[in-house]
Amino acid sequence: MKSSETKAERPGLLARLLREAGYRDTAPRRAVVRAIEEADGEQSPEALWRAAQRIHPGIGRATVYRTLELLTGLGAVRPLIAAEGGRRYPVAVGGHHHLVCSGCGTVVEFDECAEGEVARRVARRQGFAIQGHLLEIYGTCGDCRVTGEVRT
Amino acid sequence: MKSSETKAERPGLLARLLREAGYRDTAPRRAVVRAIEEADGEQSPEALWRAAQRIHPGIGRATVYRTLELLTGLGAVRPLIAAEGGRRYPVAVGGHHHLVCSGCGTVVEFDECAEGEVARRVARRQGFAIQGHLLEIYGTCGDCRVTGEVRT
DNA sequence: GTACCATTGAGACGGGGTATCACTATGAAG
DNA sequence: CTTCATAGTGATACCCCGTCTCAATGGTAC
Repeated sequence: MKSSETKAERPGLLARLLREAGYRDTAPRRAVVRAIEEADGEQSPEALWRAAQRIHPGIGRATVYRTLELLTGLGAVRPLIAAEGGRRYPVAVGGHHHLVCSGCGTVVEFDECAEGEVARRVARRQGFAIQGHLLEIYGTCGDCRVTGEVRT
Repeated sequence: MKSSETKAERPGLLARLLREAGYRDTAPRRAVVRAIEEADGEQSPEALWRAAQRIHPGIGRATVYRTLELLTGLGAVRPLIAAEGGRRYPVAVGGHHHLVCSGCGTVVEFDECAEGEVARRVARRQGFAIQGHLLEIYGTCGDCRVTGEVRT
């Protein structure tokens, strides 16, 4: 599901990253990469696997994990721990901003960010080449505050 | 190891949080909380368990995980995925800033942060009560860039 | 002090993620 | 195009982190 516009836009941003890093351009990898790009958000490895299978039937779990690992190493993806279940979620990096409720786990994304300046300065000082960043603000949403208790 | 000043300063910031949330004040919990506060940084549950055992011998794994879960629910701690091994790390929240190398996993902490303003604005708009935030900047450190390849 | 029930410790359990290995297919060379 | 070395793949066995269960313990209210 989704518009067709979003699909064609990026023929392979992540794929290109892999190529440029010297990795082979294989169908399974492209499937994983497409699954990530089309989901354009946070997905469990499980969900990405299912999505990748739709694109490239027969792909194995291991390949999905391996590809995610490669992308993590390249800084293109960032695994996090999901609120519910505690499983991990890969997040495409490049500037992600989350407002996370400690109570119910709700995640609200937002765009505003003032870190560009600071990030660049800190990175330069340490000799880092920036690839992306993640800003998470933790708090309690209105509902959870009203409810009082935060329990499960 | 560590100065004595840091220790006495917070007789129980986290412990107080637990109490105020209505949880009982038990020795095992205090041990976990102390372990976290004294480590004052990122630790694997395993490491925290060992630290807690030194404080309260006989404490079980489950209790450590349970306490970490409670603290997570209260927003006092935030689990992340460690670079090496992929295990999870609890992070005391309240404003943490990391510069993470995608290549070797090195984590450099820094203080500068310009998010106070943005965070407050976004949070207010969404009706959130801020507890803390985490800013992670991903990139490649000098060494890893020189080495060229980022592989394992 | 007594009673109720949240909390604990020990151990069983489950499942996500990884390691292994034989097979396949990419990309380079000629 | 054909050949070749080897990166990459799929299937599966395997491991271990984190969770669940349950009887015993100990906090807190009265």
